[in-house]
Amino acid sequence: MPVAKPESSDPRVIAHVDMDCFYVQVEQRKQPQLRGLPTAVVQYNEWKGGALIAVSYEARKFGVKRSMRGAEAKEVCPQIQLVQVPVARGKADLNGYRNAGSEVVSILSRRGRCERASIDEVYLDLTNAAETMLAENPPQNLEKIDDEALKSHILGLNNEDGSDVKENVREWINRHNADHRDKLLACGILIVAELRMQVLKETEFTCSAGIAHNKMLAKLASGMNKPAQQTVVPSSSVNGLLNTLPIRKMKQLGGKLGISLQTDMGVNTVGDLFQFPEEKLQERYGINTGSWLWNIARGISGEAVEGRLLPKSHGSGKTFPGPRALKTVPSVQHWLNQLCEELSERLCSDLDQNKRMAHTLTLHARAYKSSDSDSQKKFPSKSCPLRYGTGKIQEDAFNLFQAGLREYIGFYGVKTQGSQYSGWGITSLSVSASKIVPIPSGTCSIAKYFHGQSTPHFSSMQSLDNVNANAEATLLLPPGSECYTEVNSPKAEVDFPKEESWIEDTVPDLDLQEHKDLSSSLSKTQDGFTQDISPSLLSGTEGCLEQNQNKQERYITKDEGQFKSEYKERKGKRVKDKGTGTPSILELFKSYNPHPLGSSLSQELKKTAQGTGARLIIGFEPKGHNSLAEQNEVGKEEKPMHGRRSSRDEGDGRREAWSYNIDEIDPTVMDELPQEIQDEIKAWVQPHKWRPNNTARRGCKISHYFSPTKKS
DNA sequence: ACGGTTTCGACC
DNA sequence: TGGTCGAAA
Repeated sequence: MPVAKPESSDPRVIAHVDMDCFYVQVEQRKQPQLRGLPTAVVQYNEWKGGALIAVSYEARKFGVKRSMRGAEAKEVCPQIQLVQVPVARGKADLNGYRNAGSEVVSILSRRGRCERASIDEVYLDLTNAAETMLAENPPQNLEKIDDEALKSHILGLNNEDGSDVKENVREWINRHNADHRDKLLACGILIVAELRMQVLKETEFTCSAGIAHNKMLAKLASGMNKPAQQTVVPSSSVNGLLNTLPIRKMKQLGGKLGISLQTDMGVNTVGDLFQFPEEKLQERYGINTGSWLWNIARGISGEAVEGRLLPKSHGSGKTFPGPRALKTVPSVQHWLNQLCEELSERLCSDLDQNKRMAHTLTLHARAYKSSDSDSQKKFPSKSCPLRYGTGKIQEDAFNLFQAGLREYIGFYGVKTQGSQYSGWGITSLSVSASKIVPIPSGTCSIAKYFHGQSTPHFSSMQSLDNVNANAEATLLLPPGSECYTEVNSPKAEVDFPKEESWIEDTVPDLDLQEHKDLSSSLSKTQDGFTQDISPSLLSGTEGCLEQNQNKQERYITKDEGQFKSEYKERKGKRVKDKGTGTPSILELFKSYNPHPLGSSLSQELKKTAQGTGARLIIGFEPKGHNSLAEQNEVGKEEKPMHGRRSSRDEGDGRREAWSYNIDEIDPTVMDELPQEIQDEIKAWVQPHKWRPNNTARRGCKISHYFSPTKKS
């Protein structure tokens, strides 16, 4: 709910910039022959020509509207050009638009604090720039004002018929007797006009903008004159603007609150709202919302422009409307894999480009249950710590789904056999990654990995001082871990029918694949346990783009003793690059591997990590890793696995992890650590200087919780 | 069958 | 305080 924020008395200059039919513009830039033609971007062409998600202004003249179907658009505008949203992995791929949005943001952020409000909208706080301009080069002295600025719409500026509009604007901007607020806005006009011209020049995109003293008014204004125009809201025109404005047009009042205002309070315009005493509004809507309403009725909004150029989360989702609902676990897993693949890719880009890592994975779904009293029950969202690596994300997301499904279907519907109707359907699925924090680069950086930015499961890793220098590298497994192999893995409590129609059409050789995966997983599993996993771990041959580890190979755990002895066998083996890729500590970070669904590991960590040194703790998947390239070569992609793996292990999050002496880390990997971390490590190993293959580093171990990954 | 995202406040 | 949910854009 909206919360009242007192607006400081110091006037701000806020702009809201809104790209004009952005997706259309992106497509028109790709295909310039579409420029000037009635065009719409459409997604999913199969049903009635797909849904329009962006409509060019040329097409709007024909009455084409967003959320028409492509077919309807053709009816009212037969010559309309329908461009499909790119599709990847069977779903809409918005990356092109995201990236185009980034181009714009990078330009718009030049003159002041910039908040990326959506894929095609930003807020700018231009107060400082405006104040500076006012002090150094006030518009009053300008004899030449850019035409783009002169085309501004200034609310309340009465353009008597016959008067030269641009000349009026020039006068308004140049006014000597204007108050400070208007002078600031005049500077805002010039700055925004220039920014918009830069956007056009550098990206070929047009945008519209609103310029006002707060975000609310700026947003309101940006939509008033489109496309490719800007609108200014001087303080003196606020009341006139708001008085007759339908209440639902206000940001935050487009939904239930706005409806309630209308139906419960008889408020249809902001002017109506203005009449209400603050107390009355608070009575009805609570202190905060009441005050907020009272304020916005007066054009008062203290919301700050957050300096945020990057999204706070990433998500990938898809709907499966009506008859396309997913009715089997394997089909859900198939789509989950697609979504996770996209998510993982975006997380990797974010890591590469922005040096940030997400720490929480969340699964959302919508479902219906046909025959049940509480068929309106919502499918529960579930989240867990996010581990980097496509395969891991897929695995964890699937576990989250299964956990959610069991909760959703409840005690009944436990078991269905064969291809009979399972009684439920998934109508939308999405995975998202949140809690994105920068990977630290300051001093004490490693400690920060544990304390500052890591998710709570790290909280038990109090400090590196507690790590036992003398302890054998210790396998960190919860005591109760069992050894699951594919053949003896416990059946899920909910046994789902074998997939019928849909999945077999889509994934023809699923069964074959399944058996293949099974056999290979067994041998790989063996490999994973008996061969040096560390080389592949540390060699950097795996990366976050790599993925699709077979599901069967996950959650295969061994008991602690087994692990320890196997580790000892391996101990002393040189950690070595396999030669298939460049060692990269960054790749390790990318696969940073927090505990997935529980905290037993971190507790274990606490127990075993006592002493002075640090150690590198590596969670891994005991299996071979096929690089993406390899997989592509084989022409194989991940296949759903028919829900045959254990679901028992969900939730307790057992997982393999290794603690390494620093000696066992491929020293070349060190080179790629951030300098600060290198320095830290060097400090630890004092008095010995860091050198490759240094063996005299007793008691000095890096501590972190990595996982194996592959490098693309 | 208004799609895919993203953010934010409420609530527990 | 964090997870989950719903509203809103």
